[in-house]
Amino acid sequence: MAGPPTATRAPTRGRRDPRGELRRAELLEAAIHLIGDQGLDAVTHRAVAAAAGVPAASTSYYFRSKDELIDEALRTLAEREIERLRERRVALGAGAADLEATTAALTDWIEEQLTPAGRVAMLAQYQLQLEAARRPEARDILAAWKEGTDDLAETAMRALGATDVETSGILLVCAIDGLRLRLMASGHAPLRGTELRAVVHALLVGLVGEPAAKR
Amino acid sequence: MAGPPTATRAPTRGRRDPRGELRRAELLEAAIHLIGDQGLDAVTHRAVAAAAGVPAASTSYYFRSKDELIDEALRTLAEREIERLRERRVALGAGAADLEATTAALTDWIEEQLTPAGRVAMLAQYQLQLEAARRPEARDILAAWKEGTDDLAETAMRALGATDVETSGILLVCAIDGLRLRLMASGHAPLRGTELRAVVHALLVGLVGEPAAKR
DNA sequence: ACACGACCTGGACAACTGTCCAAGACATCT
DNA sequence: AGATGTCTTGGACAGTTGTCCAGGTCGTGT
Repeated sequence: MAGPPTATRAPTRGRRDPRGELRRAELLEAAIHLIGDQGLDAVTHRAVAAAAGVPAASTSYYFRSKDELIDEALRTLAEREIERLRERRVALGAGAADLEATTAALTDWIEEQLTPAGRVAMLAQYQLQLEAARRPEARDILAAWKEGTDDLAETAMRALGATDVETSGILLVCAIDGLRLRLMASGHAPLRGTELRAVVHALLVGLVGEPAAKR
Repeated sequence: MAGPPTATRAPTRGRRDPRGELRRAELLEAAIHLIGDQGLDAVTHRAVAAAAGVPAASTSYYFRSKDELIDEALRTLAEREIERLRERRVALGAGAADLEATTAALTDWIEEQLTPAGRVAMLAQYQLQLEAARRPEARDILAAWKEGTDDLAETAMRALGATDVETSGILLVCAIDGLRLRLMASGHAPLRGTELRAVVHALLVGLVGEPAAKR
Protein backbone atom coordinates (compact mmCIF):
# COMPACT_ATOMS: atom_id res chain seq x y z
CA MET A 1 0.00 0.00 0.00
CA ALA A 2 1.10 3.52 -0.55
CA GLY A 3 0.38 6.84 1.03
CA PRO A 4 -1.90 7.84 3.85
CA PRO A 5 -5.10 5.96 4.57
CA THR A 6 -7.25 8.70 3.06
CA ALA A 7 -6.20 8.12 -0.50
CA THR A 8 -3.80 6.51 -2.89
CA ARG A 9 -0.91 8.88 -2.79
CA ALA A 10 2.81 9.37 -3.21
CA PRO A 11 4.95 9.07 -0.05
CA THR A 12 3.77 10.87 3.03
CA ARG A 13 7.06 12.10 4.43
CA GLY A 14 10.47 11.87 2.85
CA ARG A 15 10.36 10.98 -0.79
CA ARG A 16 12.74 8.11 -1.34
CA ASP A 17 13.02 7.66 -5.03
CA PRO A 18 13.95 10.74 -7.08
CA ARG A 19 12.60 9.00 -10.16
CA GLY A 20 9.14 9.41 -8.72
CA GLU A 21 9.68 13.14 -8.59
CA LEU A 22 10.74 13.12 -12.21
CA ARG A 23 7.74 11.15 -13.34
CA ARG A 24 5.47 13.48 -11.44
CA ALA A 25 6.99 16.42 -13.26
CA GLU A 26 6.54 14.68 -16.60
CA LEU A 27 2.88 14.11 -15.85
CA LEU A 28 2.43 17.78 -15.02
CA GLU A 29 4.18 18.71 -18.23
CA ALA A 30 1.90 16.47 -20.23
CA ALA A 31 -1.13 17.98 -18.50
CA ILE A 32 0.00 21.54 -19.26
CA HIS A 33 0.50 20.66 -22.87
CA LEU A 34 -2.92 19.03 -23.07
CA ILE A 35 -4.64 22.03 -21.51
CA GLY A 36 -3.10 24.44 -23.98
CA ASP A 37 -3.50 22.15 -26.93
CA GLN A 38 -6.97 20.75 -26.51
CA GLY A 39 -8.56 22.47 -23.54
CA LEU A 40 -9.19 21.78 -19.90
CA ASP A 41 -11.58 18.92 -20.43
CA ALA A 42 -9.14 17.06 -22.60
CA VAL A 43 -7.24 16.40 -19.41
CA THR A 44 -8.21 12.87 -18.42
CA HIS A 45 -6.16 10.45 -16.39
CA ARG A 46 -5.66 8.23 -19.37
CA ALA A 47 -4.86 11.01 -21.82
CA VAL A 48 -2.25 12.53 -19.53
CA ALA A 49 -0.66 9.18 -18.86
CA ALA A 50 -0.56 8.33 -22.54
CA ALA A 51 0.96 11.71 -23.43
CA ALA A 52 3.65 11.18 -20.81
CA GLY A 53 4.21 7.62 -21.92
CA VAL A 54 3.51 6.04 -18.55
CA PRO A 55 0.92 3.51 -17.34
CA ALA A 56 -2.58 4.81 -16.86
CA ALA A 57 -2.74 4.29 -13.12
CA SER A 58 0.25 6.59 -12.54
CA THR A 59 -1.90 9.69 -12.58
CA SER A 60 -4.02 8.34 -9.79
CA TYR A 61 -0.93 7.36 -7.86
CA TYR A 62 0.83 10.71 -8.01
CA PHE A 63 -2.22 12.92 -7.61
CA ARG A 64 -5.07 12.64 -5.20
CA SER A 65 -7.59 13.46 -7.90
CA LYS A 66 -7.92 14.90 -11.35
CA ASP A 67 -8.72 18.31 -9.96
CA GLU A 68 -5.53 18.32 -7.97
CA LEU A 69 -3.58 17.36 -11.06
CA ILE A 70 -5.08 20.21 -13.06
CA ASP A 71 -4.61 22.63 -10.21
CA GLU A 72 -0.98 21.76 -9.80
CA ALA A 73 -0.37 21.86 -13.54
CA LEU A 74 -1.76 25.38 -13.75
CA ARG A 75 0.29 26.48 -10.76
CA THR A 76 3.43 25.09 -12.35
CA LEU A 77 2.70 26.89 -15.58
CA ALA A 78 2.03 30.14 -13.76
CA GLU A 79 5.32 29.95 -11.87
CA ARG A 80 7.25 29.31 -15.03
CA GLU A 81 5.63 32.16 -16.92
CA ILE A 82 6.18 34.57 -14.05
CA GLU A 83 9.86 33.69 -14.16
CA ARG A 84 9.87 34.40 -17.87
CA LEU A 85 8.24 37.76 -17.22
CA ARG A 86 11.04 38.67 -14.81
CA GLU A 87 13.56 38.09 -17.55
CA ARG A 88 11.64 40.34 -19.87
CA ARG A 89 11.58 43.12 -17.31
CA VAL A 90 15.22 43.86 -18.01
CA ALA A 91 14.56 44.40 -21.69
CA LEU A 92 11.48 46.53 -21.12
CA GLY A 93 12.30 48.39 -17.96
CA ALA A 94 15.78 49.40 -16.94
CA GLY A 95 17.46 49.08 -20.31
CA ALA A 96 15.41 50.80 -22.92
CA ALA A 97 13.61 53.99 -22.03
CA ASP A 98 13.21 54.43 -25.75
CA LEU A 99 9.77 54.21 -27.32
CA GLU A 100 11.01 52.49 -30.45
CA ALA A 101 12.97 49.91 -28.48
CA THR A 102 10.00 49.14 -26.26
CA THR A 103 7.83 48.74 -29.33
CA ALA A 104 10.29 46.27 -30.78
CA ALA A 105 10.62 44.33 -27.52
CA LEU A 106 6.87 44.12 -27.09
CA THR A 107 6.29 43.08 -30.67
CA ASP A 108 8.91 40.38 -30.39
CA TRP A 109 7.38 39.10 -27.22
CA ILE A 110 3.92 38.85 -28.76
CA GLU A 111 5.27 37.16 -31.83
CA GLU A 112 7.17 34.68 -29.72
CA GLN A 113 3.92 33.73 -28.05
CA LEU A 114 2.32 33.04 -31.39
CA THR A 115 4.93 30.37 -31.99
CA PRO A 116 3.68 26.79 -31.61
CA ALA A 117 5.82 26.57 -28.48
CA GLY A 118 4.44 29.75 -26.95
CA ARG A 119 0.88 29.02 -28.04
CA VAL A 120 0.38 26.31 -25.47
CA ALA A 121 1.23 28.45 -22.46
CA MET A 122 -0.82 31.31 -23.82
CA LEU A 123 -3.97 29.33 -24.50
CA ALA A 124 -3.65 27.65 -21.14
CA GLN A 125 -3.55 31.10 -19.57
CA TYR A 126 -6.77 32.18 -21.22
CA GLN A 127 -8.34 28.91 -20.19
CA LEU A 128 -7.33 29.70 -16.65
CA GLN A 129 -8.83 33.15 -16.89
CA LEU A 130 -12.14 31.75 -18.04
CA GLU A 131 -12.00 29.25 -15.21
CA ALA A 132 -11.32 32.03 -12.73
CA ALA A 133 -14.36 33.88 -14.02
CA ARG A 134 -16.49 30.91 -13.06
CA ARG A 135 -14.78 29.28 -10.11
CA PRO A 136 -13.31 31.68 -7.53
CA GLU A 137 -10.91 28.95 -6.37
CA ALA A 138 -8.98 29.40 -9.59
CA ARG A 139 -8.41 33.07 -8.89
CA ASP A 140 -5.48 32.75 -6.54
CA ILE A 141 -3.58 30.72 -9.11
CA LEU A 142 -4.06 33.64 -11.45
CA ALA A 143 -3.29 36.31 -8.86
CA ALA A 144 0.48 35.99 -8.81
CA TRP A 145 0.57 35.76 -12.56
CA LYS A 146 -1.47 38.91 -12.98
CA GLU A 147 0.66 40.75 -10.48
CA GLY A 148 3.76 39.86 -12.46
CA THR A 149 2.25 41.14 -15.68
CA ASP A 150 1.02 44.33 -14.06
CA ASP A 151 4.40 45.06 -12.51
CA LEU A 152 6.13 44.55 -15.80
CA ALA A 153 3.74 46.85 -17.60
CA GLU A 154 4.01 49.50 -14.92
CA THR A 155 7.78 49.36 -15.07
CA ALA A 156 7.70 49.77 -18.81
CA MET A 157 5.36 52.73 -18.66
CA ARG A 158 7.43 54.38 -15.98
CA ALA A 159 10.56 53.95 -18.05
CA LEU A 160 8.78 55.62 -20.94
CA GLY A 161 7.80 58.54 -18.78
CA ALA A 162 4.06 58.04 -18.75
CA THR A 163 2.12 60.41 -16.55
CA ASP A 164 -0.14 57.89 -14.84
CA VAL A 165 1.85 54.65 -14.70
CA GLU A 166 -0.87 52.75 -12.87
CA THR A 167 -3.68 53.39 -15.31
CA SER A 168 -1.53 53.18 -18.40
CA GLY A 169 0.01 49.97 -17.08
CA ILE A 170 -3.38 48.33 -16.74
CA LEU A 171 -4.36 49.52 -20.17
CA LEU A 172 -1.16 48.16 -21.67
CA VAL A 173 -1.78 44.76 -20.16
CA CYS A 174 -5.39 44.69 -21.28
CA ALA A 175 -4.65 45.84 -24.80
CA ILE A 176 -1.89 43.30 -25.26
CA ASP A 177 -4.13 40.63 -23.82
CA GLY A 178 -6.88 41.46 -26.25
CA LEU A 179 -4.43 41.72 -29.08
CA ARG A 180 -2.93 38.30 -28.46
CA LEU A 181 -6.35 36.70 -28.22
CA ARG A 182 -7.46 38.35 -31.45
CA LEU A 183 -4.38 37.16 -33.25
CA MET A 184 -4.79 33.61 -31.98
CA ALA A 185 -8.50 33.43 -32.69
CA SER A 186 -8.03 34.59 -36.26
CA GLY A 187 -5.11 32.28 -36.88
CA HIS A 188 -2.38 34.91 -37.09
CA ALA A 189 -4.32 36.87 -39.65
CA PRO A 190 -2.98 40.36 -40.21
CA LEU A 191 -4.67 43.19 -38.35
CA ARG A 192 -6.89 44.66 -41.04
CA GLY A 193 -3.93 45.46 -43.19
CA THR A 194 -2.06 47.08 -40.36
CA GLU A 195 1.11 45.46 -39.13
CA LEU A 196 1.43 44.30 -35.56
CA ARG A 197 4.39 46.55 -34.94
CA ALA A 198 2.49 49.63 -36.04
CA VAL A 199 -0.42 48.80 -33.76
CA VAL A 200 1.85 48.26 -30.78
CA HIS A 201 3.61 51.50 -31.54
CA ALA A 202 0.36 53.41 -31.74
CA LEU A 203 -0.72 51.92 -28.45
CA LEU A 204 2.44 52.98 -26.67
CA VAL A 205 2.32 56.45 -28.13
CA GLY A 206 -1.24 56.84 -26.94
CA LEU A 207 -0.48 55.55 -23.46
CA VAL A 208 2.64 57.58 -22.91
CA GLY A 209 0.88 60.74 -23.91
CA GLU A 210 2.14 62.01 -27.18
CA PRO A 211 5.13 64.32 -26.62
CA ALA A 212 3.65 67.59 -27.84
CA ALA A 213 3.15 67.63 -31.61
CA LYS A 214 5.27 64.90 -33.10
CA ARG A 215 3.86 64.99 -36.57
CA MET B 1 -39.61 7.27 -38.71
CA ALA B 2 -38.47 10.79 -39.08
CA GLY B 3 -36.03 12.68 -41.18
CA PRO B 4 -33.81 11.63 -44.05
CA PRO B 5 -32.21 8.18 -44.19
CA THR B 6 -28.82 9.47 -43.11
CA ALA B 7 -29.79 10.42 -39.60
CA THR B 8 -32.51 11.10 -37.14
CA ARG B 9 -33.56 14.57 -38.03
CA ALA B 10 -36.29 17.15 -38.04
CA PRO B 11 -38.45 17.37 -41.17
CA THR B 12 -36.72 17.31 -44.49
CA ARG B 13 -38.88 19.74 -46.42
CA GLY B 14 -41.67 21.87 -45.15
CA ARG B 15 -41.81 22.07 -41.39
CA ARG B 16 -45.34 21.29 -40.38
CA ASP B 17 -45.54 21.94 -36.72
CA PRO B 18 -44.44 25.40 -35.53
CA ARG B 19 -44.10 24.00 -32.02
CA GLY B 20 -41.13 22.01 -33.22
CA GLU B 21 -39.47 25.23 -34.27
CA LEU B 22 -40.13 26.66 -30.84
CA ARG B 23 -38.72 23.69 -29.04
CA ARG B 24 -35.65 23.82 -31.21
CA ALA B 25 -35.13 27.43 -30.25
CA GLU B 26 -35.54 26.58 -26.59
CA LEU B 27 -32.90 23.90 -26.86
CA LEU B 28 -30.51 26.37 -28.47
CA GLU B 29 -31.23 28.85 -25.72
CA ALA B 30 -30.49 26.27 -23.06
CA ALA B 31 -27.25 25.36 -24.83
CA ILE B 32 -26.14 29.01 -25.00
CA HIS B 33 -26.82 29.44 -21.34
CA LEU B 34 -24.89 26.28 -20.49
CA ILE B 35 -21.89 27.34 -22.55
CA GLY B 36 -21.65 30.68 -20.82
CA ASP B 37 -22.43 29.33 -17.42
CA GLN B 38 -20.37 26.18 -17.22
CA GLY B 39 -18.28 25.96 -20.35
CA LEU B 40 -18.38 24.22 -23.69
CA ASP B 41 -17.98 20.73 -22.33
CA ALA B 42 -20.90 21.12 -19.99
CA VAL B 43 -23.03 20.91 -23.09
CA THR B 44 -24.30 17.33 -23.17
CA HIS B 45 -27.45 16.07 -24.74
CA ARG B 46 -28.92 15.28 -21.38
CA ALA B 47 -27.87 18.52 -19.72
CA VAL B 48 -29.31 20.65 -22.50
CA ALA B 49 -32.54 18.73 -22.51
CA ALA B 50 -32.86 18.97 -18.75
CA ALA B 51 -32.18 22.70 -18.80
CA ALA B 52 -34.85 23.18 -21.45
CA GLY B 53 -37.26 20.92 -19.59
CA VAL B 54 -37.77 18.49 -22.44
CA PRO B 55 -37.16 14.74 -22.84
CA ALA B 56 -33.55 13.70 -23.28
CA ALA B 57 -33.91 12.33 -26.77
CA SER B 58 -35.12 15.67 -28.13
CA THR B 59 -31.61 16.95 -28.62
CA SER B 60 -30.80 14.04 -30.86
CA TYR B 61 -34.02 14.54 -32.73
CA TYR B 62 -33.58 18.21 -33.52
CA PHE B 63 -29.85 18.17 -34.15
CA ARG B 64 -27.80 15.77 -36.19
CA SER B 65 -25.09 15.67 -33.54
CA LYS B 66 -23.82 17.44 -30.49
CA ASP B 67 -21.32 19.39 -32.57
CA GLU B 68 -24.07 20.69 -34.77
CA LEU B 69 -26.04 21.75 -31.70
CA ILE B 70 -23.08 23.66 -30.29
CA ASP B 71 -22.29 25.16 -33.65
CA GLU B 72 -25.80 26.42 -34.15
CA ALA B 73 -26.02 27.70 -30.58
CA LEU B 74 -22.89 29.80 -31.08
CA ARG B 75 -24.15 31.11 -34.39
CA THR B 76 -27.42 32.13 -32.80
CA LEU B 77 -25.61 33.90 -30.01
CA ALA B 78 -23.35 35.70 -32.46
CA GLU B 79 -26.29 36.93 -34.51
CA ARG B 80 -28.05 38.24 -31.45
CA GLU B 81 -24.98 40.04 -30.15
CA ILE B 82 -24.29 41.61 -33.52
CA GLU B 83 -27.79 42.98 -33.49
CA ARG B 84 -27.17 44.43 -30.05
CA LEU B 85 -23.98 46.04 -31.34
CA ARG B 86 -25.94 47.76 -34.08
CA GLU B 87 -28.17 49.34 -31.50
CA ARG B 88 -25.15 50.60 -29.62
CA ARG B 89 -23.73 52.16 -32.72
CA VAL B 90 -26.25 54.95 -32.51
CA ALA B 91 -25.13 55.87 -29.01
CA LEU B 92 -21.46 55.71 -29.82
CA GLY B 93 -21.31 56.92 -33.39
CA ALA B 94 -23.72 59.40 -34.85
CA GLY B 95 -25.02 60.91 -31.66
CA ALA B 96 -22.16 61.75 -29.38
CA ALA B 97 -18.96 63.04 -30.84
CA ASP B 98 -18.10 64.03 -27.33
CA LEU B 99 -15.30 62.29 -25.48
CA GLU B 100 -17.07 62.36 -22.15
CA ALA B 101 -20.27 60.95 -23.59
CA THR B 102 -18.41 58.15 -25.34
CA THR B 103 -16.63 57.33 -22.11
CA ALA B 104 -19.94 57.09 -20.33
CA ALA B 105 -21.53 54.97 -23.04
CA LEU B 106 -18.58 52.60 -23.14
CA THR B 107 -18.43 52.28 -19.38
CA ASP B 108 -22.12 51.55 -19.23
CA TRP B 109 -21.79 48.93 -21.89
CA ILE B 110 -18.98 47.15 -20.07
CA GLU B 111 -20.83 47.29 -16.79
CA GLU B 112 -23.93 45.90 -18.41
CA GLN B 113 -21.91 42.93 -19.56
CA LEU B 114 -20.75 42.25 -16.03
CA THR B 115 -24.34 41.75 -15.02
CA PRO B 116 -25.36 38.12 -14.46
CA ALA B 117 -27.47 38.42 -17.59
CA GLY B 118 -24.66 39.82 -19.72
CA ARG B 119 -22.07 37.49 -18.24
CA VAL B 120 -23.36 34.46 -20.08
CA ALA B 121 -23.06 35.93 -23.54
CA MET B 122 -19.67 37.37 -22.74
CA LEU B 123 -18.15 34.19 -21.37
CA ALA B 124 -19.58 32.26 -24.28
CA GLN B 125 -17.83 34.67 -26.61
CA TYR B 126 -14.45 34.11 -25.00
CA GLN B 127 -15.06 30.40 -25.14
CA LEU B 128 -15.71 30.76 -28.82
CA GLN B 129 -12.51 32.71 -29.30
CA LEU B 130 -10.50 30.00 -27.59
CA GLU B 131 -12.23 27.44 -29.76
CA ALA B 132 -11.39 29.45 -32.86
CA ALA B 133 -7.76 29.50 -31.83
CA ARG B 134 -7.75 25.73 -31.89
CA ARG B 135 -10.29 24.71 -34.52
CA PRO B 136 -10.29 26.83 -37.69
CA GLU B 137 -13.89 25.75 -38.35
CA ALA B 138 -15.00 27.94 -35.48
CA ARG B 139 -13.45 31.02 -37.04
CA ASP B 140 -16.20 31.87 -39.48
CA ILE B 141 -18.73 31.91 -36.67
CA LEU B 142 -16.54 34.52 -35.04
CA ALA B 143 -15.84 36.45 -38.22
CA ALA B 144 -19.15 38.30 -38.49
CA TRP B 145 -19.09 39.06 -34.80
CA LYS B 146 -15.61 40.51 -34.98
CA GLU B 147 -16.52 42.57 -37.99
CA GLY B 148 -19.43 44.06 -36.11
CA THR B 149 -17.26 44.99 -33.17
CA ASP B 150 -14.58 46.45 -35.38
CA ASP B 151 -17.05 48.55 -37.31
CA LEU B 152 -18.56 49.90 -34.13
CA ALA B 153 -15.15 50.81 -32.74
CA GLU B 154 -14.08 52.42 -35.97
CA THR B 155 -17.26 54.46 -36.09
CA ALA B 156 -16.70 55.63 -32.54
CA MET B 157 -13.10 56.62 -33.21
CA ARG B 158 -14.07 58.46 -36.35
CA ALA B 159 -16.74 60.37 -34.47
CA LEU B 160 -14.14 61.37 -31.94
CA GLY B 161 -11.84 62.64 -34.64
CA ALA B 162 -9.03 60.11 -34.28
CA THR B 163 -6.29 60.40 -36.84
CA ASP B 164 -5.96 56.70 -37.73
CA VAL B 165 -9.43 55.23 -37.25
CA GLU B 166 -8.39 51.78 -38.38
CA THR B 167 -5.54 51.28 -35.94
CA SER B 168 -7.21 53.04 -33.05
CA GLY B 169 -10.37 51.06 -33.70
CA ILE B 170 -8.52 47.78 -33.40
CA LEU B 171 -6.81 48.97 -30.26
CA LEU B 172 -10.08 50.05 -28.74
CA VAL B 173 -11.61 46.63 -29.36
CA CYS B 174 -8.58 44.81 -27.99
CA ALA B 175 -8.29 46.97 -24.89
CA ILE B 176 -11.96 46.61 -24.06
CA ASP B 177 -11.71 42.89 -24.67
CA GLY B 178 -8.78 42.58 -22.29
CA LEU B 179 -10.47 44.81 -19.79
CA ARG B 180 -13.66 42.78 -19.71
CA LEU B 181 -11.75 39.56 -19.31
CA ARG B 182 -9.67 40.99 -16.49
CA LEU B 183 -12.75 42.18 -14.69
CA MET B 184 -14.48 38.84 -15.06
CA ALA B 185 -11.48 36.78 -14.05
CA SER B 186 -10.96 38.79 -10.90
CA GLY B 187 -14.62 38.74 -10.00
CA HIS B 188 -15.36 42.41 -10.57
CA ALA B 189 -12.46 43.49 -8.40
CA PRO B 190 -11.57 47.16 -8.76
CA LEU B 191 -8.76 48.03 -11.13
CA ARG B 192 -5.90 48.56 -8.71
CA GLY B 193 -7.71 51.40 -7.03
CA THR B 194 -8.57 53.05 -10.31
CA GLU B 195 -12.17 53.26 -11.34
CA LEU B 196 -13.36 51.68 -14.55
CA ARG B 197 -14.60 54.99 -15.90
CA ALA B 198 -11.22 56.62 -15.42
CA VAL B 199 -9.47 53.78 -17.22
CA VAL B 200 -11.85 53.93 -20.15
CA HIS B 201 -11.44 57.67 -20.31
CA ALA B 202 -7.65 57.42 -20.32
CA LEU B 203 -7.85 54.86 -23.09
CA LEU B 204 -9.99 57.05 -25.29
CA VAL B 205 -7.84 60.09 -24.67
CA GLY B 206 -4.77 58.13 -25.66
CA LEU B 207 -6.37 56.70 -28.78
CA VAL B 208 -7.86 59.93 -30.04
CA GLY B 209 -4.55 61.69 -29.67
CA GLU B 210 -4.62 64.22 -26.93
CA PRO B 211 -5.74 67.59 -28.29
CA ALA B 212 -2.59 69.63 -27.78
CA ALA B 213 -1.90 70.31 -24.10
CA LYS B 214 -5.08 69.69 -22.20
CA ARG B 215 -3.64 69.77 -18.74
C1' DA C 1 -64.95 7.57 -37.01
C1' DC C 2 -60.95 6.08 -38.75
C1' DA C 3 -56.65 5.46 -40.80
C1' DC C 4 -52.29 7.36 -42.02
C1' DG C 5 -48.18 9.48 -41.63
C1' DA C 6 -45.30 12.72 -39.43
C1' DC C 7 -43.76 13.65 -34.74
C1' DC C 8 -41.87 12.29 -30.40
C1' DT C 9 -39.48 9.63 -26.58
C1' DG C 10 -38.16 5.73 -23.24
C1' DG C 11 -34.83 2.76 -23.17
C1' DA C 12 -30.72 0.40 -24.84
C1' DC C 13 -25.97 0.23 -26.52
C1' DA C 14 -20.95 0.66 -26.72
C1' DA C 15 -17.45 3.75 -25.51
C1' DC C 16 -15.46 6.50 -22.22
C1' DT C 17 -14.68 8.61 -17.59
C1' DG C 18 -12.56 8.97 -12.40
C1' DT C 19 -11.21 6.13 -8.91
C1' DC C 20 -9.78 2.23 -6.46
C1' DC C 21 -7.44 -2.16 -5.15
C1' DA C 22 -4.91 -6.45 -4.92
C1' DA C 23 -1.10 -8.45 -6.77
C1' DG C 24 3.35 -8.00 -8.73
C1' DA C 25 8.20 -5.62 -9.09
C1' DC C 26 11.83 -3.67 -6.87
C1' DA C 27 15.40 -1.81 -3.57
C1' DT C 28 17.46 -2.19 0.73
C1' DC C 29 18.90 -4.19 5.01
C1' DT C 30 20.22 -8.18 7.83
C1' DA D 1 19.96 -15.45 0.31
C1' DG D 2 15.89 -14.16 2.22
C1' DA D 3 12.73 -11.04 4.44
C1' DT D 4 10.48 -6.60 4.54
C1' DG D 5 8.76 -2.76 3.26
C1' DT D 6 7.84 0.74 -0.59
C1' DC D 7 6.71 1.62 -5.32
C1' DT D 8 4.08 0.38 -9.50
C1' DT D 9 0.36 -1.13 -12.42
C1' DG D 10 -3.22 -4.15 -14.83
C1' DG D 11 -7.65 -4.68 -14.27
C1' DA D 12 -12.23 -3.84 -12.37
C1' DC D 13 -16.01 -0.90 -10.88
C1' DA D 14 -19.94 2.32 -11.19
C1' DG D 15 -21.27 6.34 -13.46
C1' DT D 16 -21.69 9.29 -17.67
C1' DT D 17 -21.45 10.15 -22.46
C1' DG D 18 -23.20 10.34 -27.75
C1' DT D 19 -26.13 8.02 -30.59
C1' DC D 20 -29.67 5.14 -32.18
C1' DC D 21 -34.18 2.69 -32.76
C1' DA D 22 -38.70 0.48 -32.02
C1' DG D 23 -42.67 1.59 -30.66
C1' DG D 24 -46.09 5.14 -28.99
C1' DT D 25 -48.68 9.67 -29.64
C1' DC D 26 -51.11 13.06 -32.05
C1' DG D 27 -53.01 16.16 -35.62
C1' DT D 28 -55.12 16.00 -40.11
C1' DG D 29 -57.77 14.60 -44.28
C1' DT D 30 -61.29 11.81 -45.53
